[in-house]
Amino acid sequence: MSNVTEEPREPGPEAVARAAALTKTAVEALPAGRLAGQLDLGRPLRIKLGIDPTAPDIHLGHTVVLNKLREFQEAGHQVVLIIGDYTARVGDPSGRSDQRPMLDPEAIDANAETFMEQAFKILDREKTEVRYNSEWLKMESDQLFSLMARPTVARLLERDDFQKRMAAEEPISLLELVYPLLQGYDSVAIDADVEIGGTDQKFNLLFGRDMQSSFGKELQSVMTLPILPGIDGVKKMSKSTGNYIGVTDPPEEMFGKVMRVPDANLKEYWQLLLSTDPPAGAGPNEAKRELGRKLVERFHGADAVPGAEEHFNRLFVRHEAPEDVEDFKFGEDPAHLPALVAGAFGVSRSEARRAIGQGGVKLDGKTLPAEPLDYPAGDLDGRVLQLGKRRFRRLVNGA
RNA sequence: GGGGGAGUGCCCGAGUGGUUAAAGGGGACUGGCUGUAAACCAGUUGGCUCUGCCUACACAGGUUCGAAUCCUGUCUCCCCCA
Repeated sequence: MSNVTEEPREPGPEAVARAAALTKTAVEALPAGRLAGQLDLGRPLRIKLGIDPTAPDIHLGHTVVLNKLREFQEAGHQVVLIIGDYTARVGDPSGRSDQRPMLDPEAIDANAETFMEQAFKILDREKTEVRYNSEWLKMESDQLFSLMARPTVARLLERDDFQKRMAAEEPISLLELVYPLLQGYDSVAIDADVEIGGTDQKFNLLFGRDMQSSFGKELQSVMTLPILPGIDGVKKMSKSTGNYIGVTDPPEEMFGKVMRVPDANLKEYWQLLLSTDPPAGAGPNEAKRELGRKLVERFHGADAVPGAEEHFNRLFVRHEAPEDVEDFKFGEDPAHLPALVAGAFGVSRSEARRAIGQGGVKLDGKTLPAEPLDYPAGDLDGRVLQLGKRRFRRLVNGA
């Protein structure tokens, strides 16, 4: 079909080269060749990224796309960051095998706030247009109907995740079905030239083109980027699965989490987060350390690096207690160990008993035997109680 | 509107009157090995005043010597037909 939005002429070699550079780390850029044509127009493009603030923190997974935006920004294009305060209420079905809980507006607003702050650790604040999609999605129903009039249900159901859910006889809410319309309308509202997202967003991104088309707008091109796996190396990094590294994680934690990433995912991490390969010749341990250093430096500054690494060495290489151990005041004399452990670490007494029985409780680094359970308070005062490998409390006799 | 199916421990999932705190798997935790990687081995995984007691199989009530298992009602969910 002849399309008015297609570029009138072949893009010049210079534009083609720039497009190639920008799509280097992308999985797909569609339609093929379109970006080069857009770049050839000689004007700043409007680059859209939508983020639904369903959790309060940005993690490294988000930074993959944010880094790409930054690249566009540095190339002189206009980045439009859409905070999906409205779509967050609907819930994006992408890659989900179950329904998302609906979030209440207050939580969303709070999340949106921190989200933006954190996004500017990567994006240039001055050059970013931030929009909340409630601005245009809080619409009258006739307007909503006009949105819903175009697409067909069959078209919406094409997507993979829905197919799977239907096959498994799992529910799909109407809201989820409509989600792509809303995201697509974002593109209409801000006149997006390019929309970026993870590969799991492909359907939504492409659907944005359908929406633009039905509103007689120029069609955006879309770019999908690889999904960063979580530190379990298996599932997509996300807050809800707990396999994430948050950009606001303290340096020690950030470094420690990086060290826990499976070797198999190391190369991927380097490529997606630093856009390079791990240093040649470096073993996995060193490559991981270097990754940790670079990330801590990026989000906390170079000053934070030595401390973070030393903390790691101390705890996990030398198996020593951390420098600053939180105090736990206890009052009983003699102190009953299960009660002490339960109180100090917030576990149940049964759990504490089990841990003691399994040799998981240490005092000043020495494993405590299962036998005596009561200790004179004086013998414990000031000493460090340890549960497992990484939980520590300094005992303080508060009686 | 009609018909069918389902709700079990963190998750999935077995269990259809007693030996079931509830198989199995996943996850998680502890110990071993180690590079806090992976793989592997062993153990643990409701609570407590712990050789015993209490609470648990959607919720409420009932039958029974005894129920997650049977009955009644309530709630929630899924599928099909219309």
